[in-house]
Order: sequence, then structure tokens, then C-alpha cells
Amino acid sequence: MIERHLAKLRARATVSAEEEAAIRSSLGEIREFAADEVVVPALKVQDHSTMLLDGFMCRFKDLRNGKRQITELHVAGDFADLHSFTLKYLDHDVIALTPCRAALVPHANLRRITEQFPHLTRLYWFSTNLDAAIHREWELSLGQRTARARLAALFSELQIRLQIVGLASDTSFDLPLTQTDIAECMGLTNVHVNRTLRNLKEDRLVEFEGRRLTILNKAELWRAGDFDPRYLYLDGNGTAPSLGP
Amino acid sequence: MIERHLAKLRARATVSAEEEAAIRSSLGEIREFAADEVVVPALKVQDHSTMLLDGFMCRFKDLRNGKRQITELHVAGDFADLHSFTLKYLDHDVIALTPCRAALVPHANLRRITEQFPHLTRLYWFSTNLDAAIHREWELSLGQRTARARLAALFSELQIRLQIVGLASDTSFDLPLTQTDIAECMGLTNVHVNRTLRNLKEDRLVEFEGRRLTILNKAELWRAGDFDPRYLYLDGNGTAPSLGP
DNA sequence: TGCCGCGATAAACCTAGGTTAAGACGAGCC
DNA sequence: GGCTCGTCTTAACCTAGGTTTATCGCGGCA
Repeated sequence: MIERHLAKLRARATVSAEEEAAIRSSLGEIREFAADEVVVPALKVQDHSTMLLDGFMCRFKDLRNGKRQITELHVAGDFADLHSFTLKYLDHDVIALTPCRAALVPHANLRRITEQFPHLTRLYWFSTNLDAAIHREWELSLGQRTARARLAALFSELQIRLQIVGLASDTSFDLPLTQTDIAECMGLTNVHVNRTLRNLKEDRLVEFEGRRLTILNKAELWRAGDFDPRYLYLDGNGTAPSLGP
Repeated sequence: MIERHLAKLRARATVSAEEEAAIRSSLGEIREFAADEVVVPALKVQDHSTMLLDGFMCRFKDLRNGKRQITELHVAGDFADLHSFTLKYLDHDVIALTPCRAALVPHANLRRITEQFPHLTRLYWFSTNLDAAIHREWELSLGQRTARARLAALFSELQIRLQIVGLASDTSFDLPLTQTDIAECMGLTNVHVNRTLRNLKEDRLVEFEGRRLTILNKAELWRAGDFDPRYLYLDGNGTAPSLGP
């Protein structure tokens, strides 16, 4: 049920049995979302956060002219909007990119965690800070990387995040996004994403076919993306001292 | 001393006298930084966070080829690296853009806050989530806005953030950055920032002279930047219900 | 079985912003 | 008073990526 969520947490820190129980007992309703369905509308006050169990979601913001920027992708095990606990409403929408299943976690239960479990509170705080680190890496992509490097960095990031939760091997994973979705992540057009994917394939770095990504040469992919995974904070390999006992 | 920090917090939520005392007693050494000095080096484990009292700092990441992306600007009253409390080391550098004064806050003291002051903890958690909201807005700029809109949005954001802490009037403020600094914030070149500033001045939207920014037409500036200040979470005007009592 | 609509692919053309280079200006300094 | 260095400004030129348009393939469905 929430195994992927626990796997994600335990990739960074120790979670005690007591804390695990606290997480489990904080879960509310389980909900399904259709592809393209709005999961959390921008600016609307929330009383719960959404833990993604299956599928892909994203956060996005848009401009008057309709141009849309996806600011982060969410995979199974992620909270899509843990930050709504402190922000109360979001500055962006969250939508399902594929059919999804999610557990709703009432803010009242999260608040109880902040009052009774300081270490777990710090861990969840860490988790929103990790989202911010991903935002920063994407700012770097959007501001400074070429299209080729942007895609290389994005695929490198996803391979790691999905592997942590058991949804990717070392070299491949399902990536049920359209080229337009990818374009909206990386500030490009679908046309240019298409060109760039062809280019990456010609160079035998990755193949993206049938909504599945295959990494043909990870070392070269990382190099092409100027990718440094340390922003994903996995060095503690499961027992990061970062958060104290 | 930390009035600007308190002003920033109180622009979003109530801070009790007891909490204010807890903040004051958590302060450690006061340090000065020269312009361009590294305040927090990337990847180095930290045992304190840095509360900016005076001057401008920024977070940035860079690529092998030397291209640099500033991911956020910090003004007086901001914590430059509150997130190092949970992340322990940063995925980016923090440097002083101008001469700065800052209070160092030992993580041990922050941890005490998480153990004794759940509401204040949520408020500081909120504060790192606000940084993330700013990152998202910059992702939107970097990915989708034109150069003109990027600068308009940046100036609009800074006017508000500086006004909260008493460093901007409705229409002007000191902005001691070079055009190259601005370029590195918005993923442009200094040459194009220069062109775009000329353009904004011709249209009587803003003037940037002598490191001082003057807004000539705020309504048009906001419109040019497609700027919506709600991502700065100021609606509670000082008493946001967001964080509970 | 044939239609519909979305997504992938591709070619031709265009432009916002990058690159390069060269003065101008001013603050600190010897 | 002249020098140096950083910043600003401008012009000329270039290119990565956007735009537009069209075709193709395929899954769902009536």
C-alpha cells in the first residue's frame, strides 16, 4: 500500500516502527484519479495532502497566453502536495498525467505528527526541501542547459527516483508521458523534444518508445546532461545522519 | 537586529512573544561577509543556518561549462539556508552579492525549536516552502516567459519582498545587483538584459539606474510580467490562518 | 470496417535571444 | 593626474529552438 512511500523515506533516513505506525494511522480515504484530472486546484484551501500510490502526477503553473510550465513530476511514493500542509493553498495546480491511485492524508493528522513526532516531522520537512532541490535543478536546466542536456538530466533524475521505489531497473522504466508533457517540463516545444529524442537515439544514449525509456549508455547520458545526482540526497544510502535519531 | 526577520514572519502568521523569545535565544554569532564571499559552500555539511540581516545574497548552481544559474535571491530578513537544517548539506552554493551582515543559528537550537515549539516549527517549515514557491515561479519565468516578462516579474517580486521588510516603497528600492547578476537570475545574457532594460524604460515601466530600481507604472509592469503575487502568500495580511494558533 | 482524434514525425521557415567585439564611463588607487 | 578594472552600452552577426503545416500510425469505437 504505502510501501513505495516508505521506500522513498528510508532511502534517506531511518523510519522507526513507531513512526511507520504513525504514518499508517494518518492515512485517510484512498482515491482514484483519471488521466488529466485535477488533483489539487491552485489557490483552493486544502484540508489534506495527497500521497501518490500509483501513476504519475505533476505540478504546473501557466501564463495568460496558455503556455504551461510543469515544475515537478511526481512518481509513486511521493507526496504531491505535502507543502499544502503549511501553505494551506497551492500556488500551482496538481494534475494526474496518467490514471492514478492516491491516499489522502488529513492535515489534522499531519499536525498531530508535528506535535508528537519531532523526528518524523523533520523527515517530512526534509521531504518538501527535497522537492525544492528538484525545483532548483530544473531551474538550472531551464536557465542554462541545452535541450539535449535538459532531456538527459530529466531522464537521469527519473531513473533514480523510480529505481528507489522499485519502478525502474538500472537502465529502463515505464514513462507514460507524451512528448508534449516532456516539453512542458523542460521549457521546450513538442517538436523540439522530438528532434532532440531522435538525436539522443542516434547517439545511442537513450531510446523512448512505446512510453518506455531505455538508457543505452548511462555514463554518457549523465555526461550529456551534466548530471550530478547529489541534489537527490541519497548519499546516506538509507541511514542519512542528516535528520538525527 | 532581527526585526526584518520578524517582519517577514509576521507578514504571514502570528508570532507569539514566547516564540519571538525562542527565536532570539537561538541566535549565535553575528558575521559580516564581503561581496562575492561564499557564505555556504555546496555539499559541505553545515551545523548552522544563516539569517540574513543586511545586504543581498543568492543561491546558485552551475554547469561544467561555467554557466551559472541563480535560483533565488535573498533579502534582509530571509534565512539563506534554513533548508540546511533538514538537508544538512546544500545542493547549491550561497554567496553574498553585496557586503552582508548575518546571524548564524546553530542547528542544535533549531532542533530544540522543533521539539518545543510545534507552531513555530510549522512556521519555519512554511518559510522553506515559500522558498520553493519562489523557485516554481522562477521555473515558470525561465521556461515560459519572454525576457521582458522575466524582468518585469522579477522586479515585481522584489518590490513586494523588500517592502515587507521596510526596504522598498511602493515604487522604488535599492537593488545593488549588476546586469550580469540579473541575467544569471533569469537565464539571459547581460547583453540581452541591457537591451530589455532599455526597452522597459522606453515604455515607461521601470528605470534601473545607479543600482536603484524605480517602478514608473506598476499596473503595466505586473501585466507585462504576467505577475500574480499570490505565490508569495501574503493574503493573510499578517494573520494567516494557515498555520493554526 | 471505417471513422475519429491524439500523438509522433518531419520539413521549411522564422525569430528571440546569444555571441563577439569594441567603446564609454566611473570609482578606486598609485 | 593618469591607470586599471569592472560595468554598461551598442552594433553586427549568428544559432538554438520556435512556428507552421502536413503526413502517418494507431487505438478506441460505432
